[in-house]
Amino acid sequence: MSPARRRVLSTASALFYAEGIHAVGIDRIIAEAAVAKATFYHHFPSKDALVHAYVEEQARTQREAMAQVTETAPRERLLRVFDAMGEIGALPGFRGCQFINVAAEYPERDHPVRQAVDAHRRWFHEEFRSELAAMGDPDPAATASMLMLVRDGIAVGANLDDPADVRAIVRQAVTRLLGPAV
Amino acid sequence: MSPARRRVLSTASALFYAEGIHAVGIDRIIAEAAVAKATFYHHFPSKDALVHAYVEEQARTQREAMAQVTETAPRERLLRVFDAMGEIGALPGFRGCQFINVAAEYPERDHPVRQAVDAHRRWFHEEFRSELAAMGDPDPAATASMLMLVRDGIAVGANLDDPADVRAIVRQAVTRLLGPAV
DNA sequence: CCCACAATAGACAGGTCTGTCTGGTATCGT
DNA sequence: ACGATACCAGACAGACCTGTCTATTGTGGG
Repeated sequence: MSPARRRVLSTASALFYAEGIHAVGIDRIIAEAAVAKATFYHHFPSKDALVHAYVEEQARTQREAMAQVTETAPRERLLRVFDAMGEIGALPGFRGCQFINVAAEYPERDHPVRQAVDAHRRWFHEEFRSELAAMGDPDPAATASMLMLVRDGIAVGANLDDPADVRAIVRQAVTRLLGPAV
Repeated sequence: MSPARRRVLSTASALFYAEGIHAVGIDRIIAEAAVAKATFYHHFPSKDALVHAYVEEQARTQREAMAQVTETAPRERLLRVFDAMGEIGALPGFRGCQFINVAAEYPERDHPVRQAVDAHRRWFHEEFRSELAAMGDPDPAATASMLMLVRDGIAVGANLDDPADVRAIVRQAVTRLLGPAV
């Protein structure tokens, strides 16, 4: 990827996450990325295309982060993943889940940006489901949906409420949902 | 409340919820509310003031809805509340939690709009906490925070995933968090 | 060497945004 | 009857938005 394109994408990602999509204009992005306007439109045909690239990049980043959790026992791996979420939510600059926030500004379900969000959420659910299946959960798809509730709750709560409080209860919530360790 | 003001507020509420705050301009609101611009600015000194009124009205509506759940046994009352959330999430036009969506477009924590969101969330948490205390929960504040996770998860999941799926698992998730009925 | 390409700066068009202002009409309480 | 208040229509200012365009400058591969 060309340096200019990378600069645009990383600048836009930071601004979109921190301030929202509609609140950040192209002029601001190209100024902070130190890129000419023509260069921007050379790499991204429209702002929507940039937003789409932003969402795809975030999805890739999260998949890589998930792959870093190398715990082999599925139950422990799930707990580690949720612990990590609690920690990330307590970091300065945390402003909730990128995908939830983007979806709040893209109401149309069939918009490409929303479809990228959907795909990421399906991946997340499947990640949970397969671990639960490996644990021998009697209904891994349903339990995975419950873990999705908690996942989204962490992202929202750590943003809008006290992140330390959220972090402190995550493990207990997940443990109660999964049932006692066998 | 004057008819013009009520018309503006209800029109704005529908548009803000369906399409987002930044995506809806004043001109559109006054056109659909059939109100003169001067009338609008007579009732609301700025768009932010209108957004604030929108959030306050949503908070009032939710408090009233909560008061309608008249179950006396606290555990049953909580389950009824969560059932209702699942049902609302499956209604056509559901687009997630108003407060979460608004917060996604208002990054500044000390903004009056965000403070209104915070106040509503504190009320929600307290509503859970007091029921849990009445149930004899050993740590009602912590369990209330877990229910908040589920509450937010329902709002997000019913919007971004399959609402029927979310609705089907809510009761089970809450039951697992609360523990078996005594 | 030279051509294709990536990059630069910045003007420009056409639209939308919030908010102000002018000017006129109607209703209502005193 | 009259003054205050609410409401209407719509022009206007000034800023910002996305996207296009011109014109020019490096730079690396064939």
